Amino acid sequence: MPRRTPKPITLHDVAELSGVSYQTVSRVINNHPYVSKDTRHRVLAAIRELDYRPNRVARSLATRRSYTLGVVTFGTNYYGPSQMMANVERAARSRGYNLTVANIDTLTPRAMLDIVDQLGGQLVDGLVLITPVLGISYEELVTLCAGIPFVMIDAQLGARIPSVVIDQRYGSQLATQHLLDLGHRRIAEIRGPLNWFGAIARHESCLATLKAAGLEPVCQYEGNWTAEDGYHAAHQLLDSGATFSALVVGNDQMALGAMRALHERGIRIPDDVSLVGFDDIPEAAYFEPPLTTVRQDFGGLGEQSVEYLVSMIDDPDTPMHQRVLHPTLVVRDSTRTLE
Amino acid sequence: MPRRTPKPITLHDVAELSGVSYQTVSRVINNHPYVSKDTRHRVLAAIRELDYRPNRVARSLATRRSYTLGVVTFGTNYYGPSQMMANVERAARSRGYNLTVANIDTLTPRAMLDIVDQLGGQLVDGLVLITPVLGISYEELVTLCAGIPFVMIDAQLGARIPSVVIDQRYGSQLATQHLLDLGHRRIAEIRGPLNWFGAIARHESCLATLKAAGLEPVCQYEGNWTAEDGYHAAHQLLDSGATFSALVVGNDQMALGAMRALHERGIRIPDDVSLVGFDDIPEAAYFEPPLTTVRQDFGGLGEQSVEYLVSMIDDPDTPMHQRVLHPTLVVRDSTRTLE
DNA sequence: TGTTATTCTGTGAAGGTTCACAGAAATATT
DNA sequence: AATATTTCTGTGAACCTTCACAGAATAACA
Repeated sequence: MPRRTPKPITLHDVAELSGVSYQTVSRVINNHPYVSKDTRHRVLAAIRELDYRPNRVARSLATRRSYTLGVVTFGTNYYGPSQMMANVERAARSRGYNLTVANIDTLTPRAMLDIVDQLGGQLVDGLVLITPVLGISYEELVTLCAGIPFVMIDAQLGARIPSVVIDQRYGSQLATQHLLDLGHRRIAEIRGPLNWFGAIARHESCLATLKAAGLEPVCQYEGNWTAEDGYHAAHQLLDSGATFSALVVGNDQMALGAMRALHERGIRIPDDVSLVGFDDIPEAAYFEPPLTTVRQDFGGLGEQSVEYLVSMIDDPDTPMHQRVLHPTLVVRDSTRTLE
Repeated sequence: MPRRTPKPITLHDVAELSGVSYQTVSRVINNHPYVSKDTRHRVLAAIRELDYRPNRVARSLATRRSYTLGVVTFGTNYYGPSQMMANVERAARSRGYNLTVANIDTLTPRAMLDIVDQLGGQLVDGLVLITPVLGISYEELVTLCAGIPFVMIDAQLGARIPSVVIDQRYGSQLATQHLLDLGHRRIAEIRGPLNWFGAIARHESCLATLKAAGLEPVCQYEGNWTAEDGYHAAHQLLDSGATFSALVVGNDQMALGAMRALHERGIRIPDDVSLVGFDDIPEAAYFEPPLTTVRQDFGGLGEQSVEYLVSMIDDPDTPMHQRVLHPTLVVRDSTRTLE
C-alpha cells in the first residue's frame, strides 16, 4: 500500500475518534497524570487504530526544545574523532536525544559559522564540538554559537572552555618514560600535525619528559596521522643519518607506517628499535609486532561530554569546567630493554 | 556576555525595526523576487543588527520539510559503515540537508521501529539505511518506515529495495580468481559473519569461483570482522591440519589478524601463503607485507544514495531501482605465484 | 489620459503541538 | 448535607514560520 502522503494524522483526528478533546490526547501521549483510566484506554486505542505519530516538529516549536544535539566534527576519517562521535551518539540516544552531525573540512570561523547557521535556529539544544585543532578562539566560539550551549571534546588541556579532555600530556609522558625506563637514550619522535591540540600535548610532554632525563629527541618529523606519512617519516628519519634506539610516534596509524619502513630497511622491532604508538586502535594488538601504545577512553569522553552538555541545557547556570580523563599505557611487544 | 536566553528574535521583531510587515521579511530571507531593493536593504540591515536567525523548526512546521535526512547505522565501529556514513553526510550537506544519525545495536524490527519512532514525525524527510545485515524483510521495512522514503546502502544484491550497493560478488570473484590465476589450488577462507549481506555475497562468490575451477575451499572459518578474530581464525585453520597455499579473507582487519597468526607460526607471506583481504582500508598498504585487497568505493555509495533519496523525496514517483557500483582489485605484496 | 500589466507589500490563516487557565465531575472532609 | 479537595477535561492562545490571497504602488502600453 503506497500510502501516498495520506494527510498526516493529528491530535485532532485522534481526539475526534476517541470522543475527547485534543488536549486530553496530548496528555495521554505525554503521560500526564489526571487522565482517567477509561479515557486513556480509549485514546490509546484510537492512536493505535489510526497509527498516529506525534509531530515532533510541532512539539519542538511549542516546547522550544528539539531534544536534538548537534555534533561538529573535524576529520571523521581519523580514528579518534570517529570513535568519539559514535560514543556521543550512544550517550545522547540513551538520554532521549537525537544527534545530528556536521563534518567540517577546514576549521575556520567562517566554516564554523556556516555550520552553526545550519544547526542553529532551535534545531539543536546544544552542540558537541569534536574539533581538536587550533583555529578558533574561545571568545570566537562563544560568539559563533550564538547562545547555544556547547561542550568541546578533546580541547586544549587547561583551556577555559566547557570541555572534556583526555590528559594526553600524561599519556605521552607514560610512553616516553616507558622508553627511558627501558634504558633508551637516543629517542626519535614522529609527531602529529601541530595544529592539533593532541599533537601539541603529546609532543610537548614527550620533550619535557626527555628533558627531565637530560635528553632531547635525536630527530623529529611532523606527520599527518596517516600510515602513509608514518612510512615516509621513518624513511626520512633514517635518511637523515641520525641513529636512534627508540621511536615515539604520535598515533598508531603512523606507527604502522613507520614499522613498515623500518622492516624495509632491515631494522628489527623491538630488537634494534623500540616503538610506541598512541590511541590503541583495535588493530594495534595485531601489528607485527604487537604495538605498545597508549589507550584512550573514547567511550568515557562521549559519555561525559553528553552528560555535561545536557546538564548545561537543563540548567544554564551549570558552572563551566573541564573534565579530565586519564589514559593508560598498554605494553606489548614493540618495546624492549636496550641491551 | 552570557546572553541568558534573551527572548528569541523573530520575524516580527525584524519587521518592526525595519518598518515592514513580517511577510516582507520572510520574502527577503527566502530570496523571493518582488521585494524592492530599498526595503531589502533595510531588512537585511535590521537582520544584521538584531542578529536574527530564522527558526528552522517553525519553518519546518510550515513547509512540512525538515531538510534533514536520517541515517540508521548498524555497527559504526566497522570501517565500511563508518565510511559510508561520513560520505552520506558530505553528500547530504552539499545538497543543503542536515544529517541525523541513529546507531542500532541489534537489527530487529523492534529496534528499527524505535528508531523510526524517534526520527519520524516530520523530523526527517528521508532515511538512509546502512544496515548491511539480515534481520528485517522488505515488507517489514516499508511498514516500519511508515511512509518515509528510504534508501538502503549495501543491501542484498538483487533485492527489490530502493538501494545502492557494491557488487561484492564481483569483488570476491576478482580476489579468488586472482589467486587461481597465480596457480593456487589449495585455498582456505576466512569469511565474515553470514548475517551480513556482504559476507554472504563474498562467501558465495568465492565458492562459486572456486567451483568453476573445479575446486572447493580446503577449510573455512566464520569471523566477526575484527583483527582479533582473524587471528584466532588463522590459528584454528592451521590447527585443523589442513594445508593451504592461499587464504581469502572477508575484510582487511581480519586479514591483519590472520597475518599476525601466520607470522607466529613461522609461515611467510606471500612465500608460503598468499592472502587477499577486502575493503582496502588506508592501512592495508602498510601491513607486513602490504595487502592485496579489493577496493570499495564508499564515496560513491554515499553520493549515489543521497542523490537517489533526495530524488525520491522531491518526486515520490521516482521508480524503485538498485544502483550497483563495482569494486576493483588492488594487487600488492601479499599474493604471489605458487611455485 | 486611461487602461492593463507588472512589481511590491500587507492581512488572515494554517501547520500541529503544548501551556495557562478555568470549568465540571468525582471524591473526601466536616 | 454542605463544603472543601482532588481528579479529570476542555477552551483559547502561543510557538514562528510560510502560503494563499488581495490590495496598493509603480511601470508599460495604447
